[in-house]
Amino acid sequence: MVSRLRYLLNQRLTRKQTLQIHACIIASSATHLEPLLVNQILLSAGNRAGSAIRYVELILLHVQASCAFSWGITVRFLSQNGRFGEACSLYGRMQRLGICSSSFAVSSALRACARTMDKNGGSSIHTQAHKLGFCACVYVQTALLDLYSRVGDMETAQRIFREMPEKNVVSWNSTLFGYVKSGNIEMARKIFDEIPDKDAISWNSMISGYAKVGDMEQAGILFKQMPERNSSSWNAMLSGYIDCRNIESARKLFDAMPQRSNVSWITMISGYSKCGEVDSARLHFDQMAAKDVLVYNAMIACYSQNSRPREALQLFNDMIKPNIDIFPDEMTFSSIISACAQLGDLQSGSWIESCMLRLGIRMDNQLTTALIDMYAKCGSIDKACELFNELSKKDVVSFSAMILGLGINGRAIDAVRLFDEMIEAGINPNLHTFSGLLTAYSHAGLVEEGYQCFKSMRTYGLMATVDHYGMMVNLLGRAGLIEEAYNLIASMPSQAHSGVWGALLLACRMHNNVEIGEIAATHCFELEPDRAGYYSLLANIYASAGLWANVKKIRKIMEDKGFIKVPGFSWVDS
DNA sequence: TGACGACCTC
Repeated sequence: MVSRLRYLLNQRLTRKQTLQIHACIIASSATHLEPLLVNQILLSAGNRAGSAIRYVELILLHVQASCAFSWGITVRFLSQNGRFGEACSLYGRMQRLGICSSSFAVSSALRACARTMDKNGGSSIHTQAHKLGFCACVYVQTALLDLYSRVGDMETAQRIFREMPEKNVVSWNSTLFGYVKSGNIEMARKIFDEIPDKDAISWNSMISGYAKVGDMEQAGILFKQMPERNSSSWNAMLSGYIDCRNIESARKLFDAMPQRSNVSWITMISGYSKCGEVDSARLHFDQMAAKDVLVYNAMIACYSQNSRPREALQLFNDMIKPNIDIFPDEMTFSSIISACAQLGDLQSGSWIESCMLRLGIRMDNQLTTALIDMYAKCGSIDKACELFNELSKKDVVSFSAMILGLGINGRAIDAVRLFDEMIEAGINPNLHTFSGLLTAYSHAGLVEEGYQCFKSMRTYGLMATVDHYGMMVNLLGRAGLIEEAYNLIASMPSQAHSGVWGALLLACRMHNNVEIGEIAATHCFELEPDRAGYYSLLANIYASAGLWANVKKIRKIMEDKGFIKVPGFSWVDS
């Protein structure tokens, strides 16, 4: 088994081979891996990144048997490959076992804390590094600077920067990035102007800083000024346009780019996704020659976010075909689980779960949150609750998912209780949280409570969206408060969409209100002329009021539009 | 080894 492992480690790995390594390591766990081999595995994994990441977790099980060196490089390896949470917890385990640290391990662990925004974890490593005398190492200093910059503690970052005996362009850039990230564009510019020898990263950071605050003009000026543009510079401009929802300018820039990296393509795909232009996104996707896992993830997310779950699943199927050598990762599964939730079908959900198991995907809190949503929408609310209680850290997303889940399963009281718990825990609600709450009130028919909840959104600094208004119209309308619902639409700060008017029309049908029903129907016809359902609803309203002449009129329109088959022309008849 | 830029869940 061990020799087979050695052989595989010297190959350029395909997905199949990586799975074989997986199997080998599992099989070897019974016999125990020797420390030297562990080191060899780690180093070869580090050189290969990508697919090799899959078996690192299994190596961690064996790393106890090896030396301080293997611990250090494993922390570094995880940190370099975006497995920040695991890097932090491994470093913690190292500490508890009393294994000797190194500047390698310290700077890697700090980097991991910076990326996960774990300020407390980072500070305690800082204290420890100080005691061990690692703070004289320039890499550790830069990692500390990066940590405090990222978590927004610019005061400490500045102090570390000032105390650095030798400042290089990396330390300047880290400071610059800190100000950019915290949105302090004036200070960022000040630092930028002071950098003695700016490199491409300095320019790019400043450009994306302007782009992030929506100042594309300044971004453009710097972009033109900079001596040597690389593909990141173009991408910074590109995502700036996307963030301002200026897809036209993004498109022009994309077409003018001298070279397009995968980042450029992904930025365009997700840009189209945000604007709901799914087909344009797919067109770009199809044009790409070398697609990696991130490109697939972007396209799958696009389908999932734009309510096209079947196509998301289809693309996932294409992705895992044996002739395509790509590994789905945690992000792929987040989107795919969301697609299954939209389908409301547990069967595809459990198929996905078995895929995850087979591929060795580790359950993290985000994936668990996606699963909570899926189980709740498929009606398995107890399973959803179970997963929610197991979360190691609950955030606004998981709370919102659970609140919505309880709401759609008719447990309004529990939903409200959970909301209170969330506020108690100091977590700020967002627009999704209120969608969940309003859904809960709506399902329970709690009109007054729902209305109070809707009004309370302002207290949290939130502006109700059209969808929230739609939910309120639904709630009021079902309770027969048609006039109130209509007045609410009239008071909306933005234009109502067909969902809002449709909800009102449906309420008018339930409560046979001809007058407002006609108004609602007129808006629905205008907004969605080709949807037959609205015409039927109005016809039914007329019918229930005995206005047969009007019923006839609507039926005539429906015939003219081809919604109703005229006898003699029917396919079935012929 | 370190600094910029892309993909995830409600």
